[in-house]
Amino acid sequence: MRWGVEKRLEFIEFRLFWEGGINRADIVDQFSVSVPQASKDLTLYEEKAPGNLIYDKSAKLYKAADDFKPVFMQPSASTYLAHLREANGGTAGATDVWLASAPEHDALPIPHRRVDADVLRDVLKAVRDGRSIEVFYQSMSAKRPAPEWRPVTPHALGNDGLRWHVRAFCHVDHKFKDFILSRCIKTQKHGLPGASASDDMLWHDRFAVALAPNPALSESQQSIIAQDYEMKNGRAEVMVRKAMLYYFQKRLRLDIADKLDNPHEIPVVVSNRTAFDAALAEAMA
Amino acid sequence: MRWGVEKRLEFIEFRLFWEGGINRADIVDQFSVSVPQASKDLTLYEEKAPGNLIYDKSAKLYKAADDFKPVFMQPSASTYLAHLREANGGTAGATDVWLASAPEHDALPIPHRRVDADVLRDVLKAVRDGRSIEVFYQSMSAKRPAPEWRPVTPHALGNDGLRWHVRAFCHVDHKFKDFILSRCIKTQKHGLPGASASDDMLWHDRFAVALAPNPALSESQQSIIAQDYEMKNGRAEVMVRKAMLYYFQKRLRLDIADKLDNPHEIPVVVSNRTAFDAALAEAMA
DNA sequence: GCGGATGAGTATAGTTTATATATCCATCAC
DNA sequence: GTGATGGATATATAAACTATACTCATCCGC
Repeated sequence: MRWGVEKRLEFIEFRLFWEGGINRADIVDQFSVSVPQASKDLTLYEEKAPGNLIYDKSAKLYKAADDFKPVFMQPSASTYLAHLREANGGTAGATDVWLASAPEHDALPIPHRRVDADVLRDVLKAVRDGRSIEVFYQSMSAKRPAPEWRPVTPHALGNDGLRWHVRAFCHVDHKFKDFILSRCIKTQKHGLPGASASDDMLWHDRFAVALAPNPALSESQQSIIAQDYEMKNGRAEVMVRKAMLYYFQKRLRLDIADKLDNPHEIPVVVSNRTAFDAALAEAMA
Repeated sequence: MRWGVEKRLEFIEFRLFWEGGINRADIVDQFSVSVPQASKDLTLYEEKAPGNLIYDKSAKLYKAADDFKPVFMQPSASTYLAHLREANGGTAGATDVWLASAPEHDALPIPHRRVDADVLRDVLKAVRDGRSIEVFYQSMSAKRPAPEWRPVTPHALGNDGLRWHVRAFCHVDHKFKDFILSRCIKTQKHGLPGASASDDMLWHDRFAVALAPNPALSESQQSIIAQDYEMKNGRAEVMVRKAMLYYFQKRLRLDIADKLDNPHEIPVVVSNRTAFDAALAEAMA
């Protein structure tokens, strides 16, 4: 079967599962095929997935059968939710939006500056070629109040939950650091690398954060959390790059959860705090 | 031009722009077309976007010309970064991954429970039909240590930056609340709605959060932040649903930024604090 | 109850797209 | 040089798709 046909059958199935129904016009709109072709696709779908499709003459809609069994996709909530974000204008164009009757929805607005496409493209090129690049970077440190040209050797991209940064060797400070992509204003000339990616130990080394149910919760709540996170003996381990530990703590509010938040908002706390703080101190040095 | 052809040309352009090059095998692998067809696609691309394509016989690779001008897509950093997340296994299957030579990359691991596809599907159906549904919900409040069946009338989905919840009228507490999707264990029978979506004032009403540069930053840094956020008179406004205000404060650490964080990590602070706290108190009541 | 609108199914003829197979060409590694 | 790799092209054939036309069933408004 050709790629386009397969995609259309997948689309039919997606709509049947998540939105409960589909009709010819949906296929015509999504893929710009002719009306007869959309009919054929539906017939073909019925052939490949017998019994999934029921035409409701009154609603003028194909509906999913009660014993609907997907064959062209694995239904996954996170896939649907990704489409929902897309529909909301989240990532704008990465995927075709497959939703028609999406529910009202909204995501937390995260105010930030856009990443410049040409800057990102140039940084990626430097990573691929293993070369250095100069970025005009707006640091937020008190020492550097104005943007400055900085030669760096980038080797990876990281996402801290709110924004993307590039992990790079800084030729000025002579160490590996994170540079927020949106603060890279422009780039210029590539050059020789300042260090090898394999030397960035804080990026490659991971620390095993031990998470335990928040002790401020009731016993029964704690045992539920333990189940949720598939804990063994009341502990779950999450491997986090040492270079990401700081963000991990901040984003999940692990640093202040016990002091400032209501226990029911913070299901888990760090249970190997001493080792965690030591690893964090190492990463921040 | 047919949809499939258009997609392939878009793919060619995507690879040219973001990865600097493409060859026939890439097209064959991505779309399962024959080798001659991939050749034709490249010829067609050259026809539609003259001058963009340069064949490097030595590298055996089509490369983007220096004066490359995209015609089948708008290059956007967030689109590329969304593909990168996808490649990382983030949303698993929402999009086809279009990256071949992706840089090393990683996102902050967010430990959480999966959302059950059948639960989400059932909730969506209730939203579409404007009916109520019973969810077996694990609350984290001290009053409800064990999961309980709760009739709710859901009307929207929200994302707080870490997870998705469903906004619904709770038939037990007789008010609109957020229910974390991953804590909905199972669902049963639909019924009559308990309230209309339009009655959820905290969802529909938005509060204008006024953001100002963090005063702890130097003057020059503050003026850069003001530019970044396109502030007028040193203020930017972000409209946030009242139902989302609490998450907004927590995720962006606006509640404790001035006390606990280094100023350079928090570029902006809330400048209409009194009104903000009042709106938050209203939302939490 | 009777048009009219809407959405679906199907048939025909013709076009476009793609495949399979084969041949040729240029570059590079050894 | 020789073989391997990746690309271009030609031919015949098959599949996919379009345009157009006609038919059927259901619902809505009057």
